[in-house]
Amino acid sequence: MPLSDQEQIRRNSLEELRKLGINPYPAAEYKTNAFAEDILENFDSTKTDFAGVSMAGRIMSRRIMGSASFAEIMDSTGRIQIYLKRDDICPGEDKTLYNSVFKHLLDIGDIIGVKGFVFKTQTGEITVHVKELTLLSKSLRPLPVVKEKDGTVYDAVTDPELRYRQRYVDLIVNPPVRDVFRKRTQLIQSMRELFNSKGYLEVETPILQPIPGGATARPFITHHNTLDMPLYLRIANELYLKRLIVGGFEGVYEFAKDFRNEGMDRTHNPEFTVMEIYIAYKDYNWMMNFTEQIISKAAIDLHGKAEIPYGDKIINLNPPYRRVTMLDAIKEFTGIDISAMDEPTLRKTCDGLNVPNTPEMGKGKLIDAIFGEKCEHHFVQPTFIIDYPAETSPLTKMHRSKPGLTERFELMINGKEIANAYSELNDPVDQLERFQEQLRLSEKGDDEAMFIDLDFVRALEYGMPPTSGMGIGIDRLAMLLTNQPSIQDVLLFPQMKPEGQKPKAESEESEYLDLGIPAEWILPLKKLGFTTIAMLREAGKAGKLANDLNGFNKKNKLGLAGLSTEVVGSWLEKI
RNA sequence: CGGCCCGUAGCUCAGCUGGUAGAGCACGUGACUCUUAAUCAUGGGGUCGAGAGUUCGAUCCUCUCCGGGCCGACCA
Repeated sequence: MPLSDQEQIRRNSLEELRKLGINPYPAAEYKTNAFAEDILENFDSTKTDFAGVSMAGRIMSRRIMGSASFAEIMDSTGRIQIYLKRDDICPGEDKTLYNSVFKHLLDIGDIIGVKGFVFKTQTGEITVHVKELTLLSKSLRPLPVVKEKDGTVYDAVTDPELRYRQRYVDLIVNPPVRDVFRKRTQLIQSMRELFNSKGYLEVETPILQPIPGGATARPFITHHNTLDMPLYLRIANELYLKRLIVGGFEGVYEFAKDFRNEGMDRTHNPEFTVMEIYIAYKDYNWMMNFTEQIISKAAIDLHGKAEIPYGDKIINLNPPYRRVTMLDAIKEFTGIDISAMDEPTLRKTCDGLNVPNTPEMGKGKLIDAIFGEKCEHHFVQPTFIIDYPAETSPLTKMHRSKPGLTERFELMINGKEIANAYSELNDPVDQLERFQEQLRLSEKGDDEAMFIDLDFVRALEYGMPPTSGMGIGIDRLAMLLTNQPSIQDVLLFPQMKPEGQKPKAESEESEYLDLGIPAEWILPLKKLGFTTIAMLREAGKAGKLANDLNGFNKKNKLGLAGLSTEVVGSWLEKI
């Protein structure tokens, strides 16, 4: 890849700096004692607090006015203006540091350290008056320059492709993005704090699993060479965490990356983060209350209140949340009571409601389909949907009083599933039968049905206390709490297709000369895209090529003698 | 997987019924000691995503491909 003019200029500056004996990438620690945010919030011109600050950051703008200049540097807390005066940073005879280094060899994007004192300019802006300037890292690539005045941002970098592929640039030039990711981390800390305060244990379980259990999803498959066996990237960690409850822990939780080999869209990334927690001697009713506590605490920790904006909506995360059974929800939005229907009747009902269905779908899946199609999106304010059909809940305890249903809830917020929980099935015989039923479903063609994990059944046979477990989609909750429309906006590095490969090596000059092409025409040819002889072979008509070359000559005022079609044709013949 | 839209200078974007490209910022040079989207003067910078076709001639029209976005399908 040829360098752009701006990149070339920066590389030249780099060399100039080295010639002046300035290391553009010094090794030494640069001690700082102040951050931009702290200065801007706490500077008081009647006090002497910031008389000797040392700070470091990236140059984000420059306004040079002869022998004095203003610039802005950005550190991890934000931007602050700095003021440089030639005779202040160059007290002696030698004015090179200002005249050459600052004015010409430094650029927007370079990282510098400054020492000086804080003052307020005539226009009232808190500014660092620089006495000492140190280059800490030279930037060789021009940064997009985003300007702002009176709250209006100019030339903001909004191209999603650039923002997601080069997140570092996004983070530099779009300050709110850094805040989103700080909030994401705060969210996780808020939850961890709560769990730890209750004595629950944070654990780690395998990501490479011989059996991808605990959920219904297509896994990624990999291969271990030494064991010579397939391993799956986990789709869930549920079965491992429950083994730990069998092992005697009161409560265990994990912030886990899961991987699912499925479609990608605004709410799905192939790898995503789930918090799963399992607590002994609890049931799903207890877990609903606990979930309300988790969510409302997180909202308050991030926003100071539990009423939060999302898009054009206000979502109230103050408990208690509405609780609706799945069958009631369907009744509410379709007017149909499906509670007594058998499979054929349900299928007809689906057809009548225009809910797509296939013969492989059993009763539970049909109910799920109706709910997904007709109900789910209506639940904008937080709502627990409770009591799911057994067929789609193979790890859930049967309902204590409602036959055919399980003690399961999903928390819906803004029409999306945020959490999923149940009273865990701990009857090992029932569990094995449910796994076997899943196997039958998979033979029937349901490629999401679960594998049988016999070791998990063995663990249950030793006895697991009654337990409630819950999973929260951290990415989706982060979207909600940071008011972001896409999962890509809450993942630092969302999955993307690789960028296209850049061009192959160029042909040597001698290869052009061998064809009888005059040396002065080689550059124009390359500029027109014929960087290799092979490309020239495919150039086609000599007339067009001659025309293009003459046009290039004229446009760039090269002053070369014009080429005839015949001459160009003679080159092409020799290839 | 299907529909719609997008890809032009480092960045943000114009570009008419087809005649090989413009602006602002950024960048180079010069001026300027409190500026702030600094200002003024001046200059350089483009395989118009890639390839093929139609045409005397394509950034523009047609097709294929690549990458991205939105919507739908699939999918928790």
